[in-house]
Amino acid sequence: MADSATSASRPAGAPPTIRDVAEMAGVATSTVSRALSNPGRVNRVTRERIEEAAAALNYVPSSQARGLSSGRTNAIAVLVPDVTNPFYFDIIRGTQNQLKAAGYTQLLVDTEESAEMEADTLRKMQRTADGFILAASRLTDAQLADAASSQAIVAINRSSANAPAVVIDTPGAVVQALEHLSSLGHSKICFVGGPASSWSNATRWKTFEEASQERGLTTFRVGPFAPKTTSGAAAADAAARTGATACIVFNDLIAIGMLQRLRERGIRVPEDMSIVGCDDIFGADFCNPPLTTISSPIEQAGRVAVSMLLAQLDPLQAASTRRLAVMPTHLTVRASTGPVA
Amino acid sequence: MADSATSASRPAGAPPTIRDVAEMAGVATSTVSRALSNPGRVNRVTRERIEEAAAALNYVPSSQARGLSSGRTNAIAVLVPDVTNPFYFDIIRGTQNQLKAAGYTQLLVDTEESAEMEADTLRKMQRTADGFILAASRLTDAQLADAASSQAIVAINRSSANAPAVVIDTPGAVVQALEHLSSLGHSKICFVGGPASSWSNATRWKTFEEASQERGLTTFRVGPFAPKTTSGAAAADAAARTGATACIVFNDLIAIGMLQRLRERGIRVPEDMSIVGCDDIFGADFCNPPLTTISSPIEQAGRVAVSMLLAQLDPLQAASTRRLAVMPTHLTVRASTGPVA
DNA sequence: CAACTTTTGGCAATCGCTTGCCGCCCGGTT
DNA sequence: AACCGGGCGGCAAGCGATTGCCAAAAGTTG
Repeated sequence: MADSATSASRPAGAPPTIRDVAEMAGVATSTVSRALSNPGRVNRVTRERIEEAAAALNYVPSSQARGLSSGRTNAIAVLVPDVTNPFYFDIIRGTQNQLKAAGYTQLLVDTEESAEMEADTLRKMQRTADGFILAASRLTDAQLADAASSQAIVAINRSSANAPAVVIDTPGAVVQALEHLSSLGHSKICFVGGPASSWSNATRWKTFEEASQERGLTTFRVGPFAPKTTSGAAAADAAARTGATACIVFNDLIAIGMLQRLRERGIRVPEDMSIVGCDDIFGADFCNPPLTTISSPIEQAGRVAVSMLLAQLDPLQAASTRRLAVMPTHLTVRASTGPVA
Repeated sequence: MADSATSASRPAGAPPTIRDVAEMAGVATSTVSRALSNPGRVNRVTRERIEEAAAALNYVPSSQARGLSSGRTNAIAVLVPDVTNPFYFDIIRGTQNQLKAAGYTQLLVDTEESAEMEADTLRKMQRTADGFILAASRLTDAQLADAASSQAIVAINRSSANAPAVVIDTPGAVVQALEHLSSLGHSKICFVGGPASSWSNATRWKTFEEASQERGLTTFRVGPFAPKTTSGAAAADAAARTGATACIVFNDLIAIGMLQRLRERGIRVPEDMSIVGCDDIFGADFCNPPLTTISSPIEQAGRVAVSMLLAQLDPLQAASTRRLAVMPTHLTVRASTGPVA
């Protein structure tokens, strides 16, 4: 009863390796490897034997080792400027879902709104991740081009000829918002700006300005403000003194902050001032008053970004890959906008 | 001018390896390895030469390869039941910060409130991560013990003798909340329960019940409800028909949902019904009315969890490591609670 | 100055897996 | 009967680091 002693090698504590499986199944490690990751390459009965052995040993291949020899890591890094911001939460949720479905691991990195940190992460993780999703990248066009040339990248809300991107068509809805306000009788409208380095901010402003002009509206602009509710106070004060009767705000975070400040100051929303946010983040529907805002399929954007990235990684599809996906948006009217007094 | 041709080997596109650095610095790869990760072991001038070469080549060690030979991955997996939930957002933020500071990568996994998925992830990633942070683990005591015995683990809000944990002392503040309500004249109080499998839910209810009894209050209990705002409607309806004049709600998400529903039904908060939430998540301060809630240092809990985990990983400290950290909480009174009518 | 210690750097084995290449076995052709 | 090609497995060479062990060099000591 002692002649199956061959496998006495594995030190009890350590997880089983491919060799243990091979030994148990009576084949070479290469066969195990193939059976597990390239099933067609191996005879069915052999494969089944191997699968049984693997199951019996509770074998889990080491992603490290696999990565070392294959060159792939099966991990995607998602870089966001600020994990704190609900907008990115939704993106993270989207990428997380899709990545998991595809068997990838998500590496989450907070770049703290810093282009430098972003570039640095991109460099440091070049070997750690198979690809990168850059949410609201702060990189310059040149940096982006540079990065995209050496690794798989998809940007979200940062369009550039140099890298595949998915952009949320907030500008499209800015026009809608403007019309909404205009139809309520507003003619003096203020744009409350977000971070200066933000591409979205720039495009939103641009659209806002052009569309306003076409419609003969008077525009003001205040900012930039950091995308946090706490910036709302300053933003509200600045907007109020422009004399505008309505604001389109860079994002819901700032807008929600403004709502509070305006209430404190006795400026009624929407009677004295209408407010339109952007993004429709968590909270926009239950703040006081509920916020009229530009609803964005943020989570979906995250998912699409993952799909594009994965396609880019797949040699079969790499060529035919879309370079740009535009996500539709729409205006959601709630209680923070109303007719001009 | 042609005798430094030795290094012609590296195929332009590929990132430099330790060998390229060694070659350029004129030393063996082992020396490079040591210079970079164990500076004291190498002569200063040699080290500097190596550092220069590394910088010149823009060398980044492959974490894969490093992991393979050293056994460490420098990554920590953070498992949360639901990335969507703002509560976990704060945890993620906390862990993210602290991990980055310590030079670790964060692997974020959404276990979808499933114990099975959690156990599975733990198994699959045993080699991928050096340790795990389990936020609000759904695992049974046995599973948890099992997992903790074979890998480094810290649980958040899931205490058990079997694994190190950081728990947020919400129960402590539940008593405070009860006193607050009692002092406002409430005597019929309803506990709105969260997920049945949640340890926090169990402890909150237990404390609630005991403390109520001591104070001679009449208690009701409704639930379980999923921790989402959308559960609020059902929760509100259920709570309303108990006849209670105040609720302590499992978490802010449900509480915020209730707020909306109660308003729709014309039940005024706090005049007809007082509401106390738990967690003080993003949004609790700007919902309508602003929510009285039990404020928790969530982000800090995440940070502490990381510290404990890292200490556990460090052979020097492993022994002296704390097994339990309790984070203090306090009641934040806003506008959703008031005197009984 | 011999005998010892330290320092410092190199050699080579490993880590666990993938993959190119080779060879064996078999049934089918000519 | 000799030949062929496909299917299936094994061999062994890496992938890019780390690390135990060893030896040369440098520094100490009595």
